[in-house]
Amino acid sequence: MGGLFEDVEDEIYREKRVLKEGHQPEKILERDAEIEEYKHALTDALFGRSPDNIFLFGKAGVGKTAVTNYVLSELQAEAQRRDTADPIHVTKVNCNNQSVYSTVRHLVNSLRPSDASSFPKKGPSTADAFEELYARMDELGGTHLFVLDEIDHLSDPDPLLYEFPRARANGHIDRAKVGLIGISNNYTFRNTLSSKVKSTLMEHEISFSTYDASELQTILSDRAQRAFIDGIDVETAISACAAFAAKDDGSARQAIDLLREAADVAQKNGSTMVTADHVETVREEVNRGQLRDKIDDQTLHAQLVLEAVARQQRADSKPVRTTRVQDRYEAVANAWGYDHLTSLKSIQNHLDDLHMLGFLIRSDENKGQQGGRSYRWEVDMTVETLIEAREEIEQQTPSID
DNA sequence: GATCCACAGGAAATAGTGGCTT
DNA sequence: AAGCCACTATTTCCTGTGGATC
Repeated sequence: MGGLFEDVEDEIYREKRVLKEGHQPEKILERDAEIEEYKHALTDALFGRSPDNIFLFGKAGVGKTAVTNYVLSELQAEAQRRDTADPIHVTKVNCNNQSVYSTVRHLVNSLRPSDASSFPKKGPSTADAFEELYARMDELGGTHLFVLDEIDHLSDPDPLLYEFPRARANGHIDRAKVGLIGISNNYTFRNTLSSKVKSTLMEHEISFSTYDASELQTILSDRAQRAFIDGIDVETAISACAAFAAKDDGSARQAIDLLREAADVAQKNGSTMVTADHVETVREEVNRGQLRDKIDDQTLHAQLVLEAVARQQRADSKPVRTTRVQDRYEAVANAWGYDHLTSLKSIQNHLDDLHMLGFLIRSDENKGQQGGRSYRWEVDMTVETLIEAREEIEQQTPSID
């Protein structure tokens, strides 16, 4: 009598994890120019000078994080090799949904010895947190590189971005040196910063372009070589994934997701060949999943506003003005059984946010006395897919606690 | 050129949450 | 327990806009 899983073998994978989210490749392909620029910006750190601040822009899945990890670990390795150099401390924070205070707190905790208690979540003022951070930095000495990932999610980042580059000049720190590395996938974020911050902080702007099909092909081939056992034919699937992802959003993440899911389907069918057909069958599901995750990250009312735009746009088959969004939003909220927000301004706030995040396209309209000035909104994606994604989200979260 | 529409956009107030210090 | 403090989301209140119309 065999066990349930007895006949299951991993027929096609050698190392599936290289196709999974969060895998850090040991070599970075197709980003040579960016790496070179990065390296150049950081060389000061090796010679005990204050490093330049760096800002990285580029859409999700174009290698910002992977390149950062790679370059910084190389930098640290090199600093160790030359023991004349100051120690280099790298600290990473994800600013997603965080405030300046909690970001600073996170940095403080990272610099504290591991046995020390962590800095209070609430209570001290932001200035207290900064003070503590400066003390820690000085204590450790050397050069501190702070990586602020998703920095555009920070509400009111100006104080943070203004404080740091000046910490030394203002005498807050004495021994230590600081460099900031900001990462953002939001190009408009750049314009929301005050000009004084821009000039000091963006000493180096490295912009990551999206991958084209041939670049994606290179990356996928490399991953596939390690992910699959010999004798598995993935060539046609790779071309299909590369072509599709290049046309869609140029992200390596998407291309890799596609390949992985397609390979899973092939495996299930007992095939040793992953084909373009397999890619085709998973394409819609992968897309929908990615969109659903992005939407699910938004707050409830932001989601409802987005859904309202989509539904009204479907009904009118044209971009929707703000007040019509509001009406539809109230209906949508009621339909799902939620209380709705009452002010037009709230809707405007959410629409603005959604626009900044790339969910919505905005256009101006001004009909003078016959209608005044207003914005028109439309979703930057397929209306149907969006509505379906929203319905799925509602179904998987029947209650909110 | 003044006026007017229908909002946009910014500042500040308010409400609610949660946690610290004393 | 009282008094702070910070954060978020929302609302209130205000001034500003740009083009069509008078």
